[in-house]
Amino acid sequence: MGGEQAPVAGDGTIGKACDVLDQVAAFARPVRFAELLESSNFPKATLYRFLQTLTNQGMLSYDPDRQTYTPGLRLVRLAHAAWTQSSLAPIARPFLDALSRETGETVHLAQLDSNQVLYVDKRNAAQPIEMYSQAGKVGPAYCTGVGKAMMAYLDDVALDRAASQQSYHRFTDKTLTSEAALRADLDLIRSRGYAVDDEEHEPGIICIACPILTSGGRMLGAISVTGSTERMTFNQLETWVPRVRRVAEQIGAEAQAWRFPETRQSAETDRMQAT
Amino acid sequence: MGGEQAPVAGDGTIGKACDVLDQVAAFARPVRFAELLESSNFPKATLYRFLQTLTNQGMLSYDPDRQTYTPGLRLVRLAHAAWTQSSLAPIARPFLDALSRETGETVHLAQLDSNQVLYVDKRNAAQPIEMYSQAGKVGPAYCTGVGKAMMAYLDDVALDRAASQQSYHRFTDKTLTSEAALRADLDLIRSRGYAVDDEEHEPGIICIACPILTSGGRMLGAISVTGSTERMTFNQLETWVPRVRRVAEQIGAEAQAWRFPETRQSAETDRMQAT
DNA sequence: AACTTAGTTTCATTATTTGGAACTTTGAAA
DNA sequence: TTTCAAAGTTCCAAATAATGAAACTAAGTT
Repeated sequence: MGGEQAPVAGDGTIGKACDVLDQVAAFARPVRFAELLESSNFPKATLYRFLQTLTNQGMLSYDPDRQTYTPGLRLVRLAHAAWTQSSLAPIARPFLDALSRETGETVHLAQLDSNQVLYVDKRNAAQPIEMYSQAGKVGPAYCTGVGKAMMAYLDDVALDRAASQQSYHRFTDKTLTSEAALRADLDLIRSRGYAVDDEEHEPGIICIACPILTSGGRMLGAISVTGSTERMTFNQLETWVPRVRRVAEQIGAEAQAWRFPETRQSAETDRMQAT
Repeated sequence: MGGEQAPVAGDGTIGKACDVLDQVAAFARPVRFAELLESSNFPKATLYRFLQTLTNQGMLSYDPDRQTYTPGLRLVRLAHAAWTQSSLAPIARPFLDALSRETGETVHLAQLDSNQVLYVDKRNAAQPIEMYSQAGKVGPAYCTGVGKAMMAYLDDVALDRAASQQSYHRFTDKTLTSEAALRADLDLIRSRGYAVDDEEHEPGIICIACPILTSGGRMLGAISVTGSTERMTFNQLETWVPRVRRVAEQIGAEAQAWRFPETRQSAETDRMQAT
């Protein structure tokens, strides 16, 4: 099952349509037809029809005055379902609240999507805004606490693929810029049970992160507590590790209770005889 | 009413794929292949391939242990872009904050999606009352303040379609349950410039709402202030109408200012005509 | 008015989707 | 264990939808 190498752009019409959605989203601003035509490999007419169809479906939004496309509101509706059903956010919410209150620091809940870190919930040190505007942001996996915490607990096949797909861009002089260096850190993470980000992504930003696992060892996501070097040392931040780990375990246990419990004896009760 | 399908039918492969996404989302829980097969009109093999492709694309998430599908996290990523770029939420945020602070009541920002109300942002009341809404959630248009405020300012063609697509389900004994009754209320809304929801959707919940319009009269969305009959009368709530209308106008003006500057040349050189 | 660029439509060709049916796996009953 | 029905997966010829070069229209520029 699922042993293929084609990264993207496969999957026929649907795959192409998803590519177009990504393209539009990547611009992060209203985008004209000509701009999309340039940034994609699709012929004019083909791209045009994709945009028409996706707009018609509400997956894209079109501004007739400006002649620009943006991702459509239907995605917001669908994502609400995704966030509710398929993310850890609803389960983790009370735990994040508590952790944020106790530490007074920024708390993140993340999951892996296409081998990138997808933040699905967040508590700010300053503002307790609970909107999911923050959710949906993506970041690199190889140089963030949550990213490394998650990668460390992938199975071999998934890890190979994930590790090979990282960009290893040097954000700071502490960024791990090779697969070998990353894998060494992942070994360390597994041995001590938590990950650290010591200014590997942003200067002055440090963080500790723990994976969220099922009892069977399947990796579901990660949580982190982030601090700034201006306000605290790494050792101070690490005092929160036991607490974070405990919260991660609690979320994992809750997730297992909610998502994995098999209640399959529902409709099987009355079985009539059919010959 | 059973959640049967009333999809937009056509649009080829992409439209069908979107239908499948909606179907999965509609279950609001992890769903098995056989359940989807039953609730859709697709042949087995066709549905199977759609699910495979969509899962492969991250638009759906598949749990191999339980053999269930849920909407995928890629939607969350895409929706973040949609929410940021194509909703009024980023523009309206400071205004909602102010309105929420001033009134102390629940404030909603909504837009239309497939002739349903899509809530794109929300501020809770100081004393939160029990209510059904959240960003990304959808609700009926014909019996909510924001819904009627928006419908009242649709153009004739769009209104005809929207009005005919409402379910007119009777939620309370005050719900408008016919297109004629709705249209009469819409006329009233247009004449006074704001909509009310007098316990038409939920008993004890009342609300006033104003449309957000461009200077050209295009309807972009609506905002509302909601209260509870236990804590206030309708007349008390209506004292906020001028304030809400003013905020809606401000958001409309901001939206117009924000949507335009994406072509520097025409935005700066074409200053000849005042609006 | 002529020209340039951006966006839209057409249509014969080609590639993809389609779905009935056969096949394999699963899980539970005999 | 063996048997069986249901659930899930694969196959392939026919049907259909996607394709994209080119022609066309609209909008803006010289």
